[in-house]
Amino acid sequence: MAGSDRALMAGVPELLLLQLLARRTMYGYELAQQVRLASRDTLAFGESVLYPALHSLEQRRLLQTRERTVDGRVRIYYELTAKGSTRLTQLTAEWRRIATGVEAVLAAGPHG
Amino acid sequence: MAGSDRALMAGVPELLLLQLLARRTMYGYELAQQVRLASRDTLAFGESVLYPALHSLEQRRLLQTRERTVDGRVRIYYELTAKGSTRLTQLTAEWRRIATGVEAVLAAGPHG
DNA sequence: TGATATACATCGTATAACGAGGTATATAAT
DNA sequence: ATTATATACCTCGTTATACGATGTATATCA
Repeated sequence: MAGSDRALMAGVPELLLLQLLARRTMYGYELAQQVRLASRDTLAFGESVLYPALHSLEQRRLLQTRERTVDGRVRIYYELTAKGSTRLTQLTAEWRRIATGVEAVLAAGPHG
Repeated sequence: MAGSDRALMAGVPELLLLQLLARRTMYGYELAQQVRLASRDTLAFGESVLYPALHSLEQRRLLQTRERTVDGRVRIYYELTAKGSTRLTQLTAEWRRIATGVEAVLAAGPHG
């Protein structure tokens, strides 16, 4: 542990990417924008987080891709697989468990 | 990213340890119990998380220690420093920001 | 011509949770 | 006496992961 606030973001990209793709198929750049929008400008992650995360998700068969060229630009659309859907359910539950626990501890003390 | 649910726990030990020690001075073993209690058995972390986290926090001067022997057993009491208190405020705000953002995204989609 | 937006990508660094394993004392049960 | 459990500390190795910096290329607008 070394005190970068970054730590609390761990796992969040995976959760949000799966969640957004559960609504509809999107491509990388679009996902980056949707993270900002859906989180009301509270969260955002750069391309060095976004693309490795998407590649990892794809490699684990939680997402599958479909390439398309629009206006001379290549877009790689990501789609949630059945496995990805299962994972989303699991990860969401895990998030809720942790968030509940953390809130319980915070509420108990000062700074409540 | 490789799909262990563990990722979402990142940063949580630091936050909870600082939070618990803001209430009162405690030693390691006691802290482990208090994490379970204060989180209503929702969260727990083992000694391989607890002790390295405490050592890191101490090294960063967010905690300071005071050794005491009770009933033939050595206990190392951890106390929040001023710097630790500042850090707690900061980390708590960071947690709330992220939690708010994640909830906003989750609420927008299915699994709402 | 230059700036900005779109659209993809990787490398390196720093860091961090956790299982497994280790040492040692006090106390309660068999 | 012996065994088991609780208390109390610790570290090593594995695995993972967010992020800044950096790179490539096209479309559009000033």
